[in-house]
Amino acid sequence: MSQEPDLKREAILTAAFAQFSQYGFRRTSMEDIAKATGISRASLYTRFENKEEIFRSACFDINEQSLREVEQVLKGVGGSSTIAARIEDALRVHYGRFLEIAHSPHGSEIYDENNRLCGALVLDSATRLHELLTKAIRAGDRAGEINLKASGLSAGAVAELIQQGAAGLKQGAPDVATFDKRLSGFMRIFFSGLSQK
Amino acid sequence: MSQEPDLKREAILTAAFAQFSQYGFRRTSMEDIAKATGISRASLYTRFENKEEIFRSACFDINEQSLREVEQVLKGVGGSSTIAARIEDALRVHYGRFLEIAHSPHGSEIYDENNRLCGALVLDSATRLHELLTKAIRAGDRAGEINLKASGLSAGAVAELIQQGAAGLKQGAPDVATFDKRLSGFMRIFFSGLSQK
DNA sequence: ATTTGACAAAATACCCATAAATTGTCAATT
DNA sequence: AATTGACAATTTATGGGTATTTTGTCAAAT
Repeated sequence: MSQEPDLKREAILTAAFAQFSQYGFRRTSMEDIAKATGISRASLYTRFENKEEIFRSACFDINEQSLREVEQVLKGVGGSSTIAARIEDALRVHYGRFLEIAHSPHGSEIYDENNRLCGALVLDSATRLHELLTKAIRAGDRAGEINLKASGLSAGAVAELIQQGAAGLKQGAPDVATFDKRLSGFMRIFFSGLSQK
Repeated sequence: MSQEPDLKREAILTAAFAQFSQYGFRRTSMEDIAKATGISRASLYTRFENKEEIFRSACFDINEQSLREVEQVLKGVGGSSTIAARIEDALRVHYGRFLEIAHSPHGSEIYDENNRLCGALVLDSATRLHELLTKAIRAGDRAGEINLKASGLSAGAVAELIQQGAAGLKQGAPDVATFDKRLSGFMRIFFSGLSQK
């Protein structure tokens, strides 16, 4: 039996994040969020302390959701058979989502608030992604799909390079389609290098 | 015979940029720049329109200087024999310099002003770096050091991946030494992939 | 020919006061 | 029990007035 999800809570966070994306954090009032959710402003306070907590919670959920998907994809649930393809799919899922947010009307304000209010959360998310990637790379090494030894680097160091390299591609991409295409080329070459005997 | 370099001009820009790095753009006055250069404030106006032009000129010079060095390194003047090593050195020169600036006391304000006042210059610089990298990669392909055909990508596309990947590493690096180390691992793996038959 | 001190103009920083918007709470309502 | 209208408190925006800093431009000095 699964925990019953708090639907009202999710409705609030979804509506709130839509407002934040469209009008920015500062220009979105609790009244706006309440109206967008279809409840009264006072009701918001029964579930959340204040606007900052709503923002934090929304970011938290988005991160959790993304990391859960990444974990599933890395497990091979998506159907990709090679470790390279699974990691590529995972990064596509993770960074593609954030690329969309960054390109929303007030993407840069969202980004700033995210760092201000969720600094620890951001770091934690990056750390967990790094752990997942490291695990996947180690698995790929054991399976003989890549050759860590020959690369002269640890699984963690390789994960770092992939993670930061992909982040760079995200930064430079004007849209998701371009990012996807570049990520694909990047992964092909990088994993070709990693599979050298 | 070489153009005589305008020493006073360079002295001003050097002093100005030092002030900008230390105190930020807004908090640095023309008086501060004049004092740091050792001349009167009025003299600044014989060479520069205003503070913004000083900033733009300083950024321009830094970019030019960096691109000139990159060009030299890619030509092999630095002594590196493989194309991979030359590109690695070039990126180290280029991004290492900007990493130091980004880590200066008011790095983020410098970054913002740079985008505000030198938007076109930044784009142009990235484009020129891309062109230099593309040329180097094509040369490496012709020399048989890498195998573009097998990668399925154009020289320009590969240059894009390297450039943005390195930018990602720069973003994620806490200091120059870490960046250098990661860049080294990155390039080893990436070029190993690029040299596949 | 450069460089500079000095001046007027412009921008910035404060301070106060008031108006408007937003927040957080709670008793009353459903 | 959950929701809300309405109230007091807080925060944010606005304007006006003054002091201070900074700017851009000279004519004068080196």
